Amino acid sequence: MPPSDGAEKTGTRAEMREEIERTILDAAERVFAEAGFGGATMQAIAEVSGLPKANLHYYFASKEGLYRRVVERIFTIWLGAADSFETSASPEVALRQYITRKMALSRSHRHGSKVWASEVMHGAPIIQDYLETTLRDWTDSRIAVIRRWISAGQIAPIEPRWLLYMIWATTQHYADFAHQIETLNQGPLDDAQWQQATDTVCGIILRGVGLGTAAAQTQGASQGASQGAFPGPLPQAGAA
Amino acid sequence: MPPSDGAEKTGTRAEMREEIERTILDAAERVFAEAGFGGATMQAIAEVSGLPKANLHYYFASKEGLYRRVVERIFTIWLGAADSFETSASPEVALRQYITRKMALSRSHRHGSKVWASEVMHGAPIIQDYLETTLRDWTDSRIAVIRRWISAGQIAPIEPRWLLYMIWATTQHYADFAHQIETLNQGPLDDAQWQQATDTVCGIILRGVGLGTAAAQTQGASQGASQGAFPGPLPQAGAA
DNA sequence: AACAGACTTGACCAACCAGTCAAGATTGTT
DNA sequence: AACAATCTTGACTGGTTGGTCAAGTCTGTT
Repeated sequence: MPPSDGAEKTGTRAEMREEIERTILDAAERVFAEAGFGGATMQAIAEVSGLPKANLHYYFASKEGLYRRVVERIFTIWLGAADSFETSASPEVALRQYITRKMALSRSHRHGSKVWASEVMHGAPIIQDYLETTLRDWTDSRIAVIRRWISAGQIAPIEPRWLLYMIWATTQHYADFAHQIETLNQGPLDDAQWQQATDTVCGIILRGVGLGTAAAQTQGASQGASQGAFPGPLPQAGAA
Repeated sequence: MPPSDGAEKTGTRAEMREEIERTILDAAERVFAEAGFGGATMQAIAEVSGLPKANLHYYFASKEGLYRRVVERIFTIWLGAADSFETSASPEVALRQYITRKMALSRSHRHGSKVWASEVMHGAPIIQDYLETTLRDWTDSRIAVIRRWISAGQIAPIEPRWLLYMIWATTQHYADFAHQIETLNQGPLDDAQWQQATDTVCGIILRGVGLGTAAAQTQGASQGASQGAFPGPLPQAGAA
């Protein structure tokens, strides 16, 4: 593991401090992702960041404190992508955009996704409050949006909660299980494969919620009919 | 954590040994799932299993050896479920049965799923060979089956690989992220919710691959036309 | 130049952990 | 009953880890 470079030595005191903290957080994110919280050592993080161990403790009081900051940073990035689930857009555009952006995040922030997954798998000891407040609020609001789509007959009457879990699971799988995917693929996915995977996921999900036939490749699809436009039968979940 | 009971003191020498080993493996699976390999301690496993720590080392030489046995046991169970992807059945039956069984496994073997996920996330240091041999073979054979379905026009022309990943991701999410799901749900999923989630996942996937309209609720669906029966357009992945 | 506060770091320590061991208890066999 | 093999377990150990600390260095200010 080579040091993650080091573009220090410029800027004000506060800027330099922020930059060093970011360097440490990047290294920590990677080590926590690869070894888990218990398996990660401050020494390993020190080596990846290119700083002596004692220096880490100058910026972050404890291993747990550093870990907490890593997880909080990831959650913030996730929330940013979550906003692409535009409440105003059509179902096609909203779902396609959200899935696409989450797939991109899985590609660019593999380590972060793993840390989040690991944290949740171990019972979310650090970020339980985030789950109960921010994440629950976000989830509830998107479920309400999806229910409105269903009421308007824009998509099939599926239970929104399981749809959201499906999107989370599928997109994050490409980060969390990247090693398995790359083993089966005999190498990292290339640009075309990422594009194809994203398209396939979008296609299955959109068709899966009843937006199959024509489908909006980009923006500006079926905007107009706001009642009873959904064709199919599919009596399933109980939605108002 | 209470000891996992203890129904010992019966059977032959070999049977008792096997039973104690199973008790230890169960405890280890749980502790590894909850704390990760690095965070788990032999002492914790000893307490959960109700045995003194030195006794664990009598049955399993090392922590890593015990961990390896835990992971191998999980993989075996997984392969069993994987066989429900009957190559002879129709797409509807095969997919529905496979998804249903994987969802059931996520409910009954939460800890095992987490250990597997954790192992893969950390680069599969222990079971890399399983990924390269058994898992790759299984995956290739199922991809071939799906391609045949596509060629026969039974399902939409999606890239089979991404479909398989989607099924794995979605079903295992209910085990690996059970804590997050239960937090958002304010309690464990009940029977009806598991049933609804399974139905929703089956519905989205089946419709997503073009088996939407009528759909086979149980067995014996559209068996007959073996060429060009698929209706929709959807030019997407390149399949022979 | 002199001073103060911010930063750096090698050396150190108490706590903890996987694994060992030897003495004893239990069980099957003759 | 006597013996051997298997199993049990408290006490111990060498190595590792998170965290500390004091002696320094650097940087901005007057």
